[in-house]
Amino acid sequence: MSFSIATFNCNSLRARMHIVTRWLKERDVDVLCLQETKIQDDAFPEEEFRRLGYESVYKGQKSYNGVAVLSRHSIDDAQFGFNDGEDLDDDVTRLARCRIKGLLIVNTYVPQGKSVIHDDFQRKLRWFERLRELFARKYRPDQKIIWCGDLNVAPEPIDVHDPDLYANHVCFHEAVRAALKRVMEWGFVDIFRKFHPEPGQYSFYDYRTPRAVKRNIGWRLDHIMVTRPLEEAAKDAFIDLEPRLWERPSDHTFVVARFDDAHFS
DNA sequence: ATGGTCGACTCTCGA
Repeated sequence: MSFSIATFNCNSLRARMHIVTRWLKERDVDVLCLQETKIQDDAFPEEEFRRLGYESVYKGQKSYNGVAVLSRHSIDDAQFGFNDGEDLDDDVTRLARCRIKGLLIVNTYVPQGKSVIHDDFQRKLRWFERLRELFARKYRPDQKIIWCGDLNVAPEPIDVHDPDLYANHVCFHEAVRAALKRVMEWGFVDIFRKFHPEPGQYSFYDYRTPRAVKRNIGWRLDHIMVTRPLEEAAKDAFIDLEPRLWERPSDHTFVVARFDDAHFS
C-alpha cells in the first residue's frame, strides 16, 4: 500500500477552493498541506473538506499567511508556531505541526523576506535557524518526519530559470540557500530532486512574468523534505502542473510524494 | 524593459 502527501500554496483558499476540491477528488492523496490560506479560523471550510473525507487542522489570519493540514487519516497533536519564546502572531500562521499515521508532519510557509537589505530577510534567515533548533529540540533524524511547504528558497542553481539574474533575490541569495542547507544537514533529503535530477522543473511561476508557464520561467520553491527512513520508503515524487491549466490558477502548483507505507503505524 | 498580475482590502501592500 502507499501513502501520499502533497503541498500547495493556494494564495487564498477562498479564491482557490474550486482547485483544491477538484484536485483532492482527482488525485486521491492521503495528506495535503496548504499555505497562504488567507482565511480566519471561523471561516475555514472544515465541513466541505470533511464531506470529501478529510480531517483538517488550520491556523489563519486576515489577508496574509495561514497554514492548514488536510488528512484522510486522523490528525493528532496539532500545534502551531515554534513555541520557542520568539513567536509572533505571524509565526503561528506560518508553521503547523502534527502527527498522522505515526509520521511527524511539519508544514511551513517561510517568510519571503522582501529584499536582501530589508530586516525581513534577516528574519527569514533566523526562521531557518529556529527551524533547525526546533528539529534538534523536539525530534531525532531517525524518526519519520516530513517537512514540507512553501520554503521560499530555490535550493540550487537548477531550481531557477536564470541563476545569475537572481543572485540577489531573497529566494536564491547564497545566504538563504546556506540557511536552508543548514536545516537540511540536520537530516533531510529533498525527495523531489532525488527522483528528478533534470533541470527545468518548477513549482512557482510569477503572475507578472508573461506566459511564464509556456516559456517555463519558474522557480522551485515548494518542497517535500524527508528524513532518512522516509527516503528509503519513498516510491516517487512529482510536480503536478495540470492545475495550472484550470480556471484561475495559483502562482504555485502542487508537489506530491508517495511512499510505501508497509512500515508505517 | 527595473515592468508585469493577482488577492485582500482600502488604496496600497505583500508576493
